Amino acid sequence: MPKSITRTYSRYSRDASALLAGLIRAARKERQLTTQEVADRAGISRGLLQRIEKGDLKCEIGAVFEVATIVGVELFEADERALSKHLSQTRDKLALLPKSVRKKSKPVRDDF
Amino acid sequence: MPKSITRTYSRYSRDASALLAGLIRAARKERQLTTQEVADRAGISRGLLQRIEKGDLKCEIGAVFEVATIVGVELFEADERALSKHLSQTRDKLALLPKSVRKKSKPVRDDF
DNA sequence: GTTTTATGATCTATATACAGAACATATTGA
DNA sequence: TCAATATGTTCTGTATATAGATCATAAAAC
Repeated sequence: MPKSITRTYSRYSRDASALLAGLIRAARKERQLTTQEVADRAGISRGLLQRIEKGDLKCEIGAVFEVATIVGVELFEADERALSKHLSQTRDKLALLPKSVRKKSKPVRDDF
Repeated sequence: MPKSITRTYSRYSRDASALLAGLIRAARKERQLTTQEVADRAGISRGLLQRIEKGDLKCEIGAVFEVATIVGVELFEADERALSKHLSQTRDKLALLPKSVRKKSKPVRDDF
């Protein structure tokens, strides 16, 4: 049972969210779409879209990404193929990393 | 009352989320941090961190951004100052756009 | 090999994000 | 100006995301 969840967010997270929100709002207006139209296309309520455009950090990341996609705000890479490539590269990299992070009991000096 | 919410997500959103998740997981391992350590620092449960590292689209965007920040995955821009600059530019741009999007009653041909 | 611990998965109770409606306000087109 | 409509805000009920605990498995240290 979560006992009164009051999360704190770093300035960086808040700025990043505010930026994404602003980009979404600007893109929507440039494309002449109303909040209702975008909400319908994303399958969300208009109220949620408004929260997204205000940079509310408590929204589902999936809803935010969908809206960004609909109004044409690029996440990460320029095009979809670049994203796909980056994705597989990350998977390859992960395969090389240890499966679990384990602390040495006797700390090893690795700072030189 | 939401009547059985089953959202659908575009491939682009799913890929973007999977990429971000992979970047987070790789960054955490590179920094030799356990899931518990990162969860504690982010003020979230270990279970939520696991969902974030799996690219679950139903997580709070704030929690995801916090974790990304903690493990050192950059959102958008390289450094914080660039993000801040971009943020104010977006605000300026928004100020120039119309406050509300209004459809013309008699459709105007603007396709040539 | 053994031991230790990180990770993965599942379950329950509860806090909360959500849809949908309603209403007020602001803004644009006429 | 006036009418139409987009946006902003608040409220309520409910679906669901979350914390926290527990257990199983896997992997690293020894």
